[in-house]
Amino acid sequence: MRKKRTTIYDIAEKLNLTASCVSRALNNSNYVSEKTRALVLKTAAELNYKRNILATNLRNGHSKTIGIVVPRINQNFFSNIIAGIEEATYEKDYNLVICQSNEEHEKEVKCINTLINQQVDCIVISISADGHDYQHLKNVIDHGIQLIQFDRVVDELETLKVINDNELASLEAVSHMIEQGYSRIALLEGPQHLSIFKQRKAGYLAALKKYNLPVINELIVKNAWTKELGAKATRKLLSLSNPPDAVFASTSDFSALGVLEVATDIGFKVPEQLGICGYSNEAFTEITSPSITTIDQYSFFMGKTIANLYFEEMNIKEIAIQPKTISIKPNLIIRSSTSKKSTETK
Amino acid sequence: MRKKRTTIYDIAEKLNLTASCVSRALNNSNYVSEKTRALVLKTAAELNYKRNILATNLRNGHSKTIGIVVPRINQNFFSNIIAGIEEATYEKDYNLVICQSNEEHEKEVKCINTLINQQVDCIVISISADGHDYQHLKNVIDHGIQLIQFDRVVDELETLKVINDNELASLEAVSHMIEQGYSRIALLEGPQHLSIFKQRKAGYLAALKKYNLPVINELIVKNAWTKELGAKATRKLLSLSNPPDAVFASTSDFSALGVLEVATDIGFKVPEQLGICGYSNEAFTEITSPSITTIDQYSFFMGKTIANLYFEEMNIKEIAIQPKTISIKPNLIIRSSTSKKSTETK
DNA sequence: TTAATATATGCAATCGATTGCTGATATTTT
DNA sequence: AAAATATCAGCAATCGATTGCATATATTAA
Repeated sequence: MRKKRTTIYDIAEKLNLTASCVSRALNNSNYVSEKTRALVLKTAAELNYKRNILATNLRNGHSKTIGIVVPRINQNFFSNIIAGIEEATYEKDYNLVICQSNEEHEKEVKCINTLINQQVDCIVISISADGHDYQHLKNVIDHGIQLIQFDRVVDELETLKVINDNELASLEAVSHMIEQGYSRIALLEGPQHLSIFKQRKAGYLAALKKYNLPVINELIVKNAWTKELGAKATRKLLSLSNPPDAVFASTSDFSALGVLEVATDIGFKVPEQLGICGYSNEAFTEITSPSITTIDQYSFFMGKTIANLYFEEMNIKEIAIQPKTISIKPNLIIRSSTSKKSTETK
Repeated sequence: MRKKRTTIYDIAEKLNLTASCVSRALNNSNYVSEKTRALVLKTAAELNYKRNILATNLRNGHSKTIGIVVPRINQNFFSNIIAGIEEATYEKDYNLVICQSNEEHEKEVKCINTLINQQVDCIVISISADGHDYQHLKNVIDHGIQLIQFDRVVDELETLKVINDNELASLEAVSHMIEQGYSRIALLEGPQHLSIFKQRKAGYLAALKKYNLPVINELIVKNAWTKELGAKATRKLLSLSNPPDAVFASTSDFSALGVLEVATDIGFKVPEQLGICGYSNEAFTEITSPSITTIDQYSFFMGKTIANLYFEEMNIKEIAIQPKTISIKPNLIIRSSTSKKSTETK
């Protein structure tokens, strides 16, 4: 079935040389005559030679490959991260092996093991939501593989990290809402064992404190991070005797969309009677009516940052790599769903 | 820096065995005693042994890896395809190496070469828009690597193909619009050297013919396949002395969105005065007001189909692989933007 | 007890590319 | 012309896992 591929031995034989010489010619070594090099290059092209990277990597002990583990490949944020990493690694002739954990801890462990088997040089991961034990990540480090965590990171593990400043972004978002005149702001919070959601909550609380607003427990809804859960939470919130006048959907834009749909359905005017702020700047937030205020995480840029961080650290061979965290400040995008003031003055 | 990884030789040494024996134990060969196997497995776990796939693959002559080349990783359709492939290949312990061509022919060629170097067993590709020469794809075949084209395929190349029945889907979409009472239907067409766009146009023409409607050339707009180009085309179309009463944005939902925004802006009521149908079922089409009628390509399912096609064909070792095309019928999703009749009866 | 079979292990080559070392020419210096 | 250096090619080991073949025990049959 499969045809035999040409190797350096084939080239060597044809030219009455040895494989070593061919290898040197192919690798721009100085220890070959220009004549031989030209001959080798010509013959290689003629025979349609393609270097077997498997052999090269086995010999060299690395794979020029970066493994990526994300909860879901087809989520905007993650596919942008991947695209960003790809752009940066492509230039350096690195390959990407991509796995998805489907938010399942067990699959995440399997992915990690596959990547270790593959001899990847670096593993980039955003952990799944249901994980609690991090032995598999320690294992990566034990195998001498560079580990870079991003977005959803395990704080306790001292690795390279690239994150968003979730607390600051949330503080800004909620401050903005308060300045727009909202005072009973509900929070849709995510699983608190993930630090990103903890930070977003902290930002929310900090904003309330900053403006001397009380924390109202019945306005804080746990684990509302899908459109459906966001909708469900909103139905409950809006039927309170003293309902909120705004919702900060810190979990995602999807939950914010759920809020918007239910609010519109029940007859709450957005932004006049209810302000809404999402998280992630999904494409659709610009299109809804009203458009949704949200927080852009610069995901593509974040991907490039991750890749570049790896290449930088790679060059520091002498000293053991120091844990290091790069924090990217997300950008609050103010749209109609929180623009109460501008509608008042109309 | 990098720690030495444990190999089968380390295990062998520790147990006073040879590597061959360890290898057999690890691979469930029958030619090892249960006692030794148990011992090997135990020791492997203790030493945190991870098999070096590079060596295995070099020896076995394949890599259990599938290479994917898509124009853009972070486009919904493609990231769903990838997710689908991933789900199917994960079960079979295959890895995915992913490249993006950025719609550039040159980068596509480079990606292909990288993948050939990597000794991938199969290359899955949806060609970039600006390609005209297909030598690099022939090269894949010459290297004995299975080639599977999907969605944007080169007809002339006899390979495995997984496509949508674009013509049928378009025929259905335009027929639906005609039945809703639209008669001057404009077409936003894509680059005609890509067969998918040719087919969509053919479906459009077939529908007009079926209902005895004339083909009006000024209503057919070339290369309008971004939101901006869709908007631009719409401005022109709606300023015609005899403007269209519907637009089939065969290029994408993004162009359909451009149409919707301009129409709303100018004051054309959708769907009463202007019907709109997009293509791809992007998430946002459900959210716009009015929601946009579109065509779902079952991208995730398509990804699974691609992977399964590979595994099926792989098992047929005796006979040379026959070119084969799997055509998936897309699904017309009727939403508000073309529901003229229902608004009339209101 | 001896012969015949089964079972388990070792040996050594292989996959393809790389590289330190040795050695043979070619070139330059004295 | 002899000695010193530079240039280029070959040899052989290496990376880690696999496997056909040979061989050494253990087990069973005669």
